[in-house]
Amino acid sequence: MFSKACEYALKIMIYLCSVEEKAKLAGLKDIAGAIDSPEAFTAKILQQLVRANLLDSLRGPSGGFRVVQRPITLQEVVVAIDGERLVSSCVLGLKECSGDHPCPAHDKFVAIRDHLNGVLSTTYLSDLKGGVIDGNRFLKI
Amino acid sequence: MFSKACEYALKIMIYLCSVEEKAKLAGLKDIAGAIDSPEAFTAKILQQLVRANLLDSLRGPSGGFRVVQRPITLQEVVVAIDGERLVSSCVLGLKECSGDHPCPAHDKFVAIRDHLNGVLSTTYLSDLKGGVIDGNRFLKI
DNA sequence: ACAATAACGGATAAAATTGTCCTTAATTAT
DNA sequence: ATAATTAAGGACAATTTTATCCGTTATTGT
Repeated sequence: MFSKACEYALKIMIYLCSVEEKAKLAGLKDIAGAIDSPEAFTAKILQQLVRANLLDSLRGPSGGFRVVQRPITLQEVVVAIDGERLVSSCVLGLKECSGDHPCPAHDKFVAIRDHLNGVLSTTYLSDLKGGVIDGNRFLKI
Repeated sequence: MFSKACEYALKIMIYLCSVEEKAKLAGLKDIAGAIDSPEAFTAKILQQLVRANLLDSLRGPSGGFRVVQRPITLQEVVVAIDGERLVSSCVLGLKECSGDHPCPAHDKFVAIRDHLNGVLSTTYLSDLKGGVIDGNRFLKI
């Protein structure tokens, strides 16, 4: 469904949301530790999220990353990393597929895509952080 | 959502279902032409589908491929090429995620996965071939 | 039997994704 | 000021996925 990079990105964002109340900033090592991801690769994804204006970063001692101060949907994260494909392309990869000019599978999957887009666009990171803070939801293993 | 190979596989299966009534067997070139896919790569996917017992093949002149004589669901095709991942793994890639031990995104995505599995497991190739035969559904471009 | 045809299967190549390493730039605390 | 810290960014490496090539095997029609 999502690329590995996107899975990491979602975990990063959920994690940063869940800790932003406790500490000001989280560093790369904290983050990679919290979500059990390879540090160097995680750094690249963090860069993408900063460029996409989903995270703020600060360098130097006591630097790190922080979620920008506005509500962020899962869709924004997914699109920032994986692009529009999952959210809008034909499941058979046909460029010209549409309601007017549908591929054989179109009708069957349009409902699934709408369902997926609905969840992605109406679920905010703040909706998911709760369980992590309480400790009954997890981000690794 | 699906890998490229899986997209091709679905198109192959739908195509073969839509022509099986007209001709006995379709050859690699016919198939690759019908779905606009690279021939050599398509051959590899056809092999996988034969090994998965979704297709029968015959060599020699007038040889080719044919869908086995039983109803086949989209799920069988997807699992044959992409494995169980899409159908059963956690969207965040967490091995231990389950209803009892859910990741933060679990609840939001379990419904989508069920929806997807429902469509995949209850949609048969025969449900999709109609439009292609009539010519108002397409498999390339 | 023989030549032509078409799938099979192994090896290889190209591209994309995932992952690592190392230097630089910015910031902080001493 | 200086040293320590941390993100930024470029280059590179490994792996996976996608794609190609070519010789082999089975089958058919002549």
